[in-house]
Amino acid sequence: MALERIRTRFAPSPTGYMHVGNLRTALYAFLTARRNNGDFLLRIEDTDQTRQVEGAVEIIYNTLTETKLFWDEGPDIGGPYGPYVQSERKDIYKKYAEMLVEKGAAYYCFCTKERLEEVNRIKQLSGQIPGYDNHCRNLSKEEIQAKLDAGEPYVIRQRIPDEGQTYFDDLVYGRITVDNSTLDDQVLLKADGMPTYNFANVVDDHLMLINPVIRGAEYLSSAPKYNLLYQAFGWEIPDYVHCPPVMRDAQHKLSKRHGDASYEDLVAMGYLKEAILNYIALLGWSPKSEQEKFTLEELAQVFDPANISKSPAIFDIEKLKFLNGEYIRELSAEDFKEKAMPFIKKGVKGECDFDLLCSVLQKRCDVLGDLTEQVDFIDEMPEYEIDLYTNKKMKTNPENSKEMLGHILPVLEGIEEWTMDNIHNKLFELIGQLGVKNGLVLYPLRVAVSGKQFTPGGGVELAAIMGKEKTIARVKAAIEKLA
RNA sequence: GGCCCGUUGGUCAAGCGGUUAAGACACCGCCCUUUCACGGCGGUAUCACGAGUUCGAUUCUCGUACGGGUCACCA
Repeated sequence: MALERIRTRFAPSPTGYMHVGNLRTALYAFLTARRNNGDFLLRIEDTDQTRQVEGAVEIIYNTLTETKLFWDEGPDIGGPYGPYVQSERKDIYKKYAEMLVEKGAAYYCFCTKERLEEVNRIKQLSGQIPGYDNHCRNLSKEEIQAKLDAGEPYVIRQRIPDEGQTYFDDLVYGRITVDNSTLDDQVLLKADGMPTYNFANVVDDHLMLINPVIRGAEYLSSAPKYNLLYQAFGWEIPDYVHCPPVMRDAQHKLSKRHGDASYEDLVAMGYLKEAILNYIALLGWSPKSEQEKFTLEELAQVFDPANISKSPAIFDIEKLKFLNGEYIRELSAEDFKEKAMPFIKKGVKGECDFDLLCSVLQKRCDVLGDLTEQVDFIDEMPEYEIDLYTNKKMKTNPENSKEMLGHILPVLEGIEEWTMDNIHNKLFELIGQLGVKNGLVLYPLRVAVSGKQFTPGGGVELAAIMGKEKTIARVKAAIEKLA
């Protein structure tokens, strides 16, 4: 590996859904390539003709592009080792499968689906492990030719030695050894002429000069069979990096079926792409340092697949939230407004000082999607109970709140230029004149204009955001309500 | 069930024979403060279990338990 150029690939099958674990695998492959100034390729694994999903490839392109996981070779941009879509490489697989037959490492199998099912049914009934019974393994040349000539459908199976052991080395898991007797004569080429994943992968990774091979840990137990294939071809075996799954909880993988959020869902909820990527990078991998916030470039500097952990990691939305909040707070006011407005607009149809609103919101926002609820009092005054005016810490209650609002009203009415500074100064003048604590005046104002206990910003900010007319109307309404 | 893999606080995790077992999220408390938040400070909480090996095990070995993966003409 040391002498070769590092080339990694992301090879998703187009299922129409980019889940977080998938994205992470793509990220790790991308980072490994970048770290070593190598190449990162995209290959579409669409050999299952029965599971084609409309628009699925676009989702892959979009996700990778949005997250800046740019590929150096791929279906859309081509490259020296194309095509990069497996269904377009059908002839290649056939050629290599036949080569294996000639070498004696694979054989034609004419078993029908019905027979296979029957074999497994019987095996199961007698308590045996399911698997192919090697029925066609030793067909004579003549028998095979006759069936071929008769146009019988066939598959090509890998001939796996009955005895001995096979091992492979994984950068994460170390050396893994299995008995060949536990391995099945798996299908390499299907009856429709398409390769299985297990075969196409080996052929393509070799032809595309992929090393290391980075993929999910679900392939860990089939990796020995791949090595047998590489050996049969006389090809060099790549290094492997198997990534443990991303879990929803201790028992379940993240899955679409259980309604777990995909990358796109997270974006729609108001998580920033950079934060998502940063978070998933840390899910099952850790840097040697204590740094937690990373840009893609920084990750590309330090990423080492050897630091990927062996055990599954549970996806913790709370931590993502925290990280997302950190990224949000780092945004410039302009960027924040641009990203936040779609969510704010869902809650505020009317007018207000959006710049000011955004500035108070930015400090109080972990997920953009939460913004809608935070601003829901601006258009319409919500219903509220008057005991909301009772606040122990502020020393307020409905009685003194009514009194304070009585003082506040004329002050607000007297403000010519409705700016936050002016509102602030006039109100603090009033506080000085009355000789009371800030909260005694400001808390009632806040409740009066928002009807909520928790708001983005205090009374002064809210007044400034909503404008003079609306503020005064609400203060008047509050005084009446308290009467 | 066979085979493979895994197991440090609630979560992500550092650790790689001798440590007061890092750090982060969450949680709790205090400070700041016109609420909430932000920010600052502090706190609670972890080596699955049992045998070995060793002067000494979270670190090594073996069992047990628990969890995951895989046993398709799906990837």
